[in-house]
Amino acid sequence: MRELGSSQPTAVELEILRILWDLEPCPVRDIHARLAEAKGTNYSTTVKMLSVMMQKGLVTRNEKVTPHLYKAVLSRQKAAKKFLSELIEKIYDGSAMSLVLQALASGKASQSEINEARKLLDEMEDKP
Amino acid sequence: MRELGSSQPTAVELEILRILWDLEPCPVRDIHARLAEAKGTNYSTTVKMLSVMMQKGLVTRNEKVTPHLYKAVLSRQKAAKKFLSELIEKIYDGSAMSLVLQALASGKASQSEINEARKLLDEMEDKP
DNA sequence: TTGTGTTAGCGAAAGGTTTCGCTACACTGT
DNA sequence: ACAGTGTAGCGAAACCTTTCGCTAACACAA
Repeated sequence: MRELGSSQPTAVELEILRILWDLEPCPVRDIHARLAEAKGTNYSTTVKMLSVMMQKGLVTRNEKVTPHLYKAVLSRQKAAKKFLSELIEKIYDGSAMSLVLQALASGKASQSEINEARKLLDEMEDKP
Repeated sequence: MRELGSSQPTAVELEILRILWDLEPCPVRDIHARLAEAKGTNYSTTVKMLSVMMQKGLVTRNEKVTPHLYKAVLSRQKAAKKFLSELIEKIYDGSAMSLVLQALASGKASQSEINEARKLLDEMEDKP
């Protein structure tokens, strides 16, 4: 068994998480609708995936109602933060800033976003 | 077959890429030394992994010399950029800046890095 | 009750990744 | 030439992920 919590979600798992972040709490059918649209997979597949993800601790569900309602355990924010620090660790060897610089350089940012980033930089200078 | 170029490298593949980014161009033995240290795997495994990665176009090698010398096809920079945009696409729904802000907020940056980020922001304003 | 549809679950097939044993080949020193 | 050593490759085992067929349980209308 893979070590719990230390593993990125697989491709399909991530796809399901993304759907949940949009719709949760929601029943299998809704998740399936989106998944089938994108990949044409069977309803059983979605159910199974969710049960696997439950076992891995990626999702929970409310069993008091039918149909059961699923939720992602990690919020989009928290998951993003986790992936990000993994990315930083694995690719950038722990330097968060080099990632930031690259993201800034490659991305197109609006004026308000640029201002927001400046404000953040100022704050960082104030309390190091 | 998986669609070429559209897939993240798997766990071991990434581990090998990281080693290559440090040592390339280098022979199997060197890669294996590091891999074995971390995971205790067999020499054959390393060779096989490299051959799989060749087939996927993740690495190349110079066959004119023995032992063959391996190199990653994508530089660390380019790979990082690719992963990053995948991350942005998949988790942040395409907003690079929200990732940047999060990375800034959670990471500790040195003064020189902060300055560098400011400079970059200025440049972005100049040519939007 | 009987039939119809929706929900949940199991087990196994299909497909991908990771591991290694065994084989072969090239080169070096004797 | 021959043993010994380092290098490369193949095919299959072991393992994980993804898919689905089949079955059961349940609710509700005819």
